[in-house]
Amino acid sequence: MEKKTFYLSTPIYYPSDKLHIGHTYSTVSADAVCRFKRLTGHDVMFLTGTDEHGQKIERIANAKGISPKAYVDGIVESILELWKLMDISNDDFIRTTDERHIHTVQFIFKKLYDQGDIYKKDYEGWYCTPCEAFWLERQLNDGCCPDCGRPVELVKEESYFFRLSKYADMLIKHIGDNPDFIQPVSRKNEMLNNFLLPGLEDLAVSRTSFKWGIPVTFDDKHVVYVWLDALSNYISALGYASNDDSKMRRYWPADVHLAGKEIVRFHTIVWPIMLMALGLPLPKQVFGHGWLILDGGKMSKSKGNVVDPVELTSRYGVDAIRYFLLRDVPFGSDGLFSNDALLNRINADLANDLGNLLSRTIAMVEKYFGGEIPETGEHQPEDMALQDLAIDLHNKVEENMNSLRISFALAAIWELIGACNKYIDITMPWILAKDENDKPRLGTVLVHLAECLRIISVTVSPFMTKTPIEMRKQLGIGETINTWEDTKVFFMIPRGTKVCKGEAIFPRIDTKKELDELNALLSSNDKAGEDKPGKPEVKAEESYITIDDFAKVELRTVKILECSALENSDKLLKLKVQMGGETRQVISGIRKYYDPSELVGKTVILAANLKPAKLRGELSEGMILAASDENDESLSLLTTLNEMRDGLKVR
RNA sequence: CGCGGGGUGGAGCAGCUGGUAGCUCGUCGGGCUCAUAACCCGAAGGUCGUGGGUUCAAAUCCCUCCCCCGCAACCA
Repeated sequence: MEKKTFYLSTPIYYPSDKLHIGHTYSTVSADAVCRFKRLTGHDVMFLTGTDEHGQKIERIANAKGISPKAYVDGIVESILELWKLMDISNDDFIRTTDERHIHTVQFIFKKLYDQGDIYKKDYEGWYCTPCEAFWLERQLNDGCCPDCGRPVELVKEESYFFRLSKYADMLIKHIGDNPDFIQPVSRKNEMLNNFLLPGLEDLAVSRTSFKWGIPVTFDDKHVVYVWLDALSNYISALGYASNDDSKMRRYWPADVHLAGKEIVRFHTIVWPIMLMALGLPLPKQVFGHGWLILDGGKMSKSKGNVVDPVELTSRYGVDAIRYFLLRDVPFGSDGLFSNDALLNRINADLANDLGNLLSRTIAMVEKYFGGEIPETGEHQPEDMALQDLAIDLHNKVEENMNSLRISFALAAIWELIGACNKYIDITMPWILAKDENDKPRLGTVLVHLAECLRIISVTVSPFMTKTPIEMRKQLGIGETINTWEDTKVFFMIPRGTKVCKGEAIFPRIDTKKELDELNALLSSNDKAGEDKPGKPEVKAEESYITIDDFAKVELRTVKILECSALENSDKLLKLKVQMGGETRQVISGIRKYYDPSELVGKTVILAANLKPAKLRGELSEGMILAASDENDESLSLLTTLNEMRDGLKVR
C-alpha cells in the first residue's frame, strides 16, 4: 500500500545575521512533527531554507564591501551548521538564490503577468532618500520617515502589482469552508476582520530601487519583491514548473506551513491567492506559532537580546535544548525563555525523572539479576495499571501530535515516567530483594520498568535524538523493537537481554553556578560585541572614523529648563533646553525612564547640529545623548562629572 | 475607542462548549534508600485584574473600566 505523504515547511529565514533561539524553536518544532510522522509511517517531505534577497541584505553586504551572494553564503553556512547541530532532519534546504528557485519565480511572475493578474502601474509614494525606502502615507510620522525621522519626498516609481482583490471572495469562502486552514483559530479571526473583510489592496511585487533580487524577465529594471519571491519557495523546492515535477505531484498540496505569527498574514492571504491564480490547490493548513519571549521582551536581531543556541547546546546537549523548547512553550502561543526555566526543566524532567529512572532501573537489574532482564511472573493490580498506561501512551502522543500540540505530547510521556517512579516506590524492589522467595515478584517489577523505558525510548524519539539511542543501549536492546507498532505491545524485551550501565544520560546541573556563568557570558558578549574570535580585523578598517568625521558632530552641554510629557505619545518627552544664549525644543523618547519633573535643571549633552525633525507634530532641534542597554530596560542620560555651564562644546 | 493577545496561590502556566480551582517549579513537614543529595507522600498558599449584569450556579457568557505585551505590509 502506498504510504501517506506528509509535507511540512518552516518559514524560510532571512539571513541578515546569525539565527537565534527563536528560529531554532520554529525549526526544532517542525523537526519533531516530521520525525513523528516518519515514525508513524508517513512519506515525509520536510522543507526549510533561506530568503536571501532584498535591500537590507544588499546594504549590509555593501557596507562590508562584499557581494550580497558572498555575504549570504557565509550566513547560510552557519545556518546549515546550526541545523546539523540541532539534528534537524530536513529533506531539502531551499535558498531563494538557487537556480531552481529563480527559474520558478520567473515562471510564476510571467504567467501571472500574461494572464493579467500582475499589471504595471505608476506608484506614487513617499520616499526617504537616506533610507532608500518607500513609505505609505499612513506610515509617516507627521510627514517624516518613520525610520529616521527625516522629511520624505513624494516620488513616482513604476511597479508591478498583483491583483489580490480579484481573488478575495474566493479566499474568504475557502477559509469559511475549511475551518482548519488557519490555526490557531484566533489567527483566523484576525485575518478575516483585519484584512480580508475590509478589502484587500493590490500588492506591489516588484522594485526598481535595488538590484539584489530576482530579475523580472521581461522588464530588466525590475526585480521581484519579497513575498512573491519568498512564498514561492514552497513549490520551487518541489520542482514546480521544472523538468522534473515528480515531487510536486507527490507532495503538493502541503499539509502544514509553519509560520511565525507575524507572517501568518502572508501565508493565509497572499500565498493562497498566488496559488489560486496559478490554479494550484491550497495547502491544508497554515499554523501560526507563537514567539519565544525573552525576559526583557521579544527577542530580535536588531535589539541584540538574542540567545545563542550554539552556546546552550554545547553546554547542555542538543536533547536538553530540544526538550526545553518543545516542552516549555505551548505551541501556538508565546513562550517565555529564561536560563532559569531552562535549567529547571533539565534538572527536574530530564535528570531527576527520566535519567534517574533509567539509572535506578538498570542498577537494580545489575544488582539483583546479574545484569540480565529476568522473567515476568504473576501480575498484581499495580502492574496492570502501569501496563495500561504504557500501552495507551501511543494514543495520547498521536492525538496531540496530530493537532500539533507538541508540549502536550511530551507531558503525556512524562506522565508515564512519573508513574514508573511511583511504581518503584509502591513495589519496593529493595525489600523484595531481601527474600529469595520474592525473587519472581522482583523480576516482574523490573521487567515492567524495562518495558516502560523501552516504550518511552521510542515515543520520545521524535523530540530527542541522542537520548533514545543511549537508553536502548543501556537497556541492551539496541536498535531493535523500536518501531511505533512496538509501543503498542508490552513484554517485548527478550528474557536474558544484557543491560549495560552507562553514564548518566542527563547529569544534574548545579543551577546556581551555571546561571552565574551564563549571565557572565551574556554581559561579556555585550561588551566584546564584534571582537569575538572569528572576525576581529574585518571590522577594524571600516569602523574607524577620522577625527574630522567626529568633528562633524557638534556636541554641547545644555541645561533643561522645562520638561513635559508629549500628548498622544507614550514614549516622548518634550524639553526646552538652554544652550548658551539660545533655547531649543527637543523631543526625546525617554518618558519610560524619567519623570518630567526630575529632569528640570539638569545639565545634559545635546547633539546640536542634527537636522531638525518633527516627531508627533513637534519640532525637535537636536538629540539628547543617553546610554541604554540592548533591551531598553535601563537608560541613563549623559551629564558632566563636574558642574558646567550650558552651551559648552563637548569634545 | 487602530488591530490582536493577556491579567488565575511566590514564579511560569492549564482550565474558559458554566456545576466544589488544577499542573510544574519553589517553600514547609514526613517516608524511603534501588537511584544522578535523586524518588514517593502530605501540608501551607488563590475573594481566578476592577465594577456591574445574565443564571439555581461564572475563572468560564455579556457590558464598563484599569494594567501589561505585541503588531501596524522584510526582525522566526
